[in-house]
Amino acid sequence: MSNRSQAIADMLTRAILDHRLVPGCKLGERELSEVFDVSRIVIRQALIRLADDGLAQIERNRGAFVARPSMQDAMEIYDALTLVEQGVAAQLSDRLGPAGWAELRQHVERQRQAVASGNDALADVLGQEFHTVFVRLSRNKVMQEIHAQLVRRTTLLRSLITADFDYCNLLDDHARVVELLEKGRLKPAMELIDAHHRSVVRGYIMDRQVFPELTPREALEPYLDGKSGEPPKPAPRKKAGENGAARAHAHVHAAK
Amino acid sequence: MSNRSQAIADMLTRAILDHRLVPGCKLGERELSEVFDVSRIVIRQALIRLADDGLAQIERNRGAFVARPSMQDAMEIYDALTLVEQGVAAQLSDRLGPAGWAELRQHVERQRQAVASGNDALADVLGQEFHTVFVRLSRNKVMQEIHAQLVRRTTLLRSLITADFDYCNLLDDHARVVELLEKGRLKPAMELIDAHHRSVVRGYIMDRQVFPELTPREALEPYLDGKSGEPPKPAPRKKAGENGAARAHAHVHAAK
DNA sequence: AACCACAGGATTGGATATCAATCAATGACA
DNA sequence: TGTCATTGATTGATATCCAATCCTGTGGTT
Repeated sequence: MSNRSQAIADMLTRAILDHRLVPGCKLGERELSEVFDVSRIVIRQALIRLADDGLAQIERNRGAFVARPSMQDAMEIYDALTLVEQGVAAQLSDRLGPAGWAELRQHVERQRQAVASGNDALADVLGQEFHTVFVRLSRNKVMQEIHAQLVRRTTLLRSLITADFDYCNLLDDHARVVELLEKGRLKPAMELIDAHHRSVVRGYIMDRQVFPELTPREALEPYLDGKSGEPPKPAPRKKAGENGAARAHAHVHAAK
Repeated sequence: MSNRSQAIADMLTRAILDHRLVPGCKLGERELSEVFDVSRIVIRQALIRLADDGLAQIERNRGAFVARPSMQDAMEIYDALTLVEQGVAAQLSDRLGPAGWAELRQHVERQRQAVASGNDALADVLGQEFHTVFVRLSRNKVMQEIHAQLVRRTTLLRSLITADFDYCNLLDDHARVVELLEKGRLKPAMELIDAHHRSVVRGYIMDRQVFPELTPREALEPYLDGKSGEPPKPAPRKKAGENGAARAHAHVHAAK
């Protein structure tokens, strides 16, 4: 029985990042209070947290909605992400010890094995984690939190775009960034990070509703039951073929 | 009659940034609800916003307190600030147009005039603003918000340290950064930004309670009355002589 | 005297009921 | 058909109440 509003904010965040709650979706206080079986006040506090995180937008006397970032927002978010990761790269190239480089190489290797063995889901998760591990090695919790927030917002963006690849799946880029940085070749590494993100934004075509709209009741059902841990559901795509999460790098290399 | 909790969060933020509410100060719900004449729930929501912003810390069943960042936190915040401003500098050196450079030069000039005419208070404000203007020229609202939050946290830090200079008052550094960047000399500019911030952190000596502790009731009194605008009160310093806000740059140049 | 245990007070976290203000949709009317 | 007013729904906010938890102070024990 701890912070209910934080727990609910976390669940809503997960649902948004899983593309189960799509941008523009109304987050009614009464409905959510029934879904989570708490009072409206707790919901309000959770929604304030989401809004502070950029994942929801609260309009006075109209209510809260899942944020619907504009194309401009998308570019700004990726610009900021690039700036942060480039800065972290510069710091790491100075300060990172052998153990850190080993962890990065090991992470890339684990993802390579996952790809080789056809475990696309695991590869996807590892690909996302790479960026987090990268920033974590800076040993700066403030930067970690800023970066994590930017990553959440990029994940939200992917609810709005058709390109069915994830920026975090570019295994080759990851490997090369680590290689370049370890050799002290900072500038090419930073340029690669920039290209890495730019290639994603270039692929953006914002057409509304890539994912099907679920009511909050339907969308949140998998999260609340027991407590946590078992059914992390991905969302089914609406159009444009495959699963979307898996098989990513191929497209990107073509896009370059 | 708009968002009361946001308005209250803003007032609390101002009070903290003015060093009227010092780190560790208890922010009791009942007391604040009486001060602002609102219900406890509105106060809770405001405190959640402050906590999300890193200015307050909420401990379960104990209440909210003005955040008391550690030395480690201080270094991380300045590291992050350096990273952000260096990144923005790199972007500006590529993309900023003549009008932008003119605005920066003009801002430095205005501050120079303020210093020359002995208007230390204005010079201080302009010195703080420089960094904000700098980041605003990146035309990236996401970066602006991240930067603003980091600046707020550095301002909070200054409640805890004895060095009575403000990092934002280094007029010479500002002028030189603009000059170097405009000439395309990115690397020296970035190193200067780094030195700029490092010189501040080096001067940090964290001894508790640089500013006198006021009760929230006393601290907030100047903010709530009419509406806004007239009495932005600085806080009186506890020890170490002068006002603290004024006459800054002299010390810093000595410190280098 | 020092130390531990327990009880009481105070504060937070949360629920519920209620009211006012505002937005949106509906329907009446020209 | 177009415009305006009414109505319904939702949010913003309040007051009151209750449970859980923490802090403190008291008192007993060693």
